[in-house]
Amino acid sequence: MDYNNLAELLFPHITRDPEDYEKIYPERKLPPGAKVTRLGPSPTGFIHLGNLYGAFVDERLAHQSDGVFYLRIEDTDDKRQVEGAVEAIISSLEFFGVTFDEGAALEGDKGDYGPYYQSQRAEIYQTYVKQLVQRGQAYPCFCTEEELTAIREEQERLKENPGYYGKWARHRNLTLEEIQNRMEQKMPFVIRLRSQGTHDCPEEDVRMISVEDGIRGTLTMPENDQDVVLLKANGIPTYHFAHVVDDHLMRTTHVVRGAEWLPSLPIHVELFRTLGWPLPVYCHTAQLMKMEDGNKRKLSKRKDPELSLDYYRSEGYHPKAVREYLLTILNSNYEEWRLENPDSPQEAFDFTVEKMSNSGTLFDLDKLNDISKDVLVKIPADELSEFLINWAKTYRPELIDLFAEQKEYLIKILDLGRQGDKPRKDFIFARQMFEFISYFYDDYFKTEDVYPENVSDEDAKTILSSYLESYDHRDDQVQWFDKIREIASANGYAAKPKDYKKNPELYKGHVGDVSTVIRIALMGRAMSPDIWEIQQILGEETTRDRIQKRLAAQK
RNA sequence: GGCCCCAUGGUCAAGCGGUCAAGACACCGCCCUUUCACGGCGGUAACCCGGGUUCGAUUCCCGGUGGGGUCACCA
Repeated sequence: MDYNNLAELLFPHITRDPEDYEKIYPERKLPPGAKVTRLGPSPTGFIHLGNLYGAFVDERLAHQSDGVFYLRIEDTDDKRQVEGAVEAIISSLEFFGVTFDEGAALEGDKGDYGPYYQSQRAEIYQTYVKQLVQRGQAYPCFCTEEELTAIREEQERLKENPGYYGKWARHRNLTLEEIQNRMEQKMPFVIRLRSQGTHDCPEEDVRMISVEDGIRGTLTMPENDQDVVLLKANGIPTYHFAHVVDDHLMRTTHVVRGAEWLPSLPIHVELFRTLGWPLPVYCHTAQLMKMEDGNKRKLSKRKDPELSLDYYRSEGYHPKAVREYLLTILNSNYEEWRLENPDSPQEAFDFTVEKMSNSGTLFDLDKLNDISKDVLVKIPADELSEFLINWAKTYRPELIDLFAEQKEYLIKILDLGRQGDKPRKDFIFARQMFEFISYFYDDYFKTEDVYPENVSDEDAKTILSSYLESYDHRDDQVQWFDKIREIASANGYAAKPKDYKKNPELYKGHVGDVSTVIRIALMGRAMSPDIWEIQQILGEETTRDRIQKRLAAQK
């Protein structure tokens, strides 16, 4: 059969040569060792932690090597388009500190290797498919969905491998006339690869391929034998073909993707070879897992909405904290490095694919929270206040006035107990932060705890009225506490906890119980930072007011 | 089911032929302390099983088992 005729029949509108594109997209001029990476999300608008995890790898590899990190939108599936998804992806990633040098962007594509939307690259793909047809390496297939299903069922019945290959590839050798006939009848068709892989042979004769994975080392697997679809009936390529053409033409050096792509690697290898192009370095990352019913499983977009990036945004996790956490699970030596370099920026860490884990990592919220505490404690209070206000803008608008109108007040609150060698690490994420400091705001002040058991209501009253009587807002911390001790002694509570521990029978309790009573009156809870410091922020009026109200409520 | 990947405490993980098998989170105890946190000290807890190779296997090989992934005109 004359493949040139076939190619013309199939693609009369394609006039360019592959060589033209090689010229349009020349090799990049970059310093030696520079890596070119990319993120290729499909625009469903849903990004989860796993995507961010992978994006970090891309970002680090590129930027650590003075390379290029670009964004390519893989919108080859028209059923998966979601309005505004690209904007959501970009802004979401930007929030977490992932920025692109090139590719799809809010203000339009940037860079010389575009277009960066696969849906706009149809001609490019078709040019290469046309070439493959000319060489007899691809062919049209008119099989309907029903026929394909029938083939699969037959294969299942015979316990043979499913798929379109070898003897099952029934349109592999149609004659030109047969093809012409079907085209005249307007039968829809796809273009398939004519795979050169071995099949229908004894197991030991199957040829193997081996690929050096950046993370996993040498991978060995049977070569591809499937006549995979290259171009769908609508003329748009499948992922496999788009990946190979784009990553070649965009001069990607490192393809970072999840391990779920491992099984299709042979397809990509065959495509690269057939097209005569060098393989990029594949880096197959471990999947982020989730524990369910005692078993790990891959994070799923549909089932795990709480792992969407939006979840962390709405809870108010700081982007730095999320990055820090991801970095610790991404590179096993990161935590150690962080211990030794507590104040270095994250970018100073030398990220390597070799140190990446290749088994599935369970997402650990406890760990994220712990890391978040360490990260937040290093952020100055004024910056933290900005963060909190920004968070409130989107997620708690009713709080904005509260925060923004008294910003100095907020900063003081956030700075409470955070100086010195052993700063408090109370803050984890914005929602929790507000919960923690809510008693500073009258509208959100509420009494949650009750007095200690060993303090009678009578004593509590006495303690509070004595406190109110002796209260002097100008007292320093020592003076203030001496007064508390006096109140304790006067009412039968040990002034020093140690005395109480030695002779518990001599006292009703100790000074800690007394201050707890005051805490509950002032803060509504038994746990809080230093009372004196809080009072200084609250101001004399509010302090007296709360004690008085508590006293009144008890009558 | 075929193919592929993975396998060290509850979790994340160092290890890369000889170690009392690091460390972090979580948990427990003690100390510090006016509460809580922070901090300090200490503790419980692991090499999936079976064969090899070797003087010696957590480490190398093979086979099981277990877990995960994937088998689309989705990515």
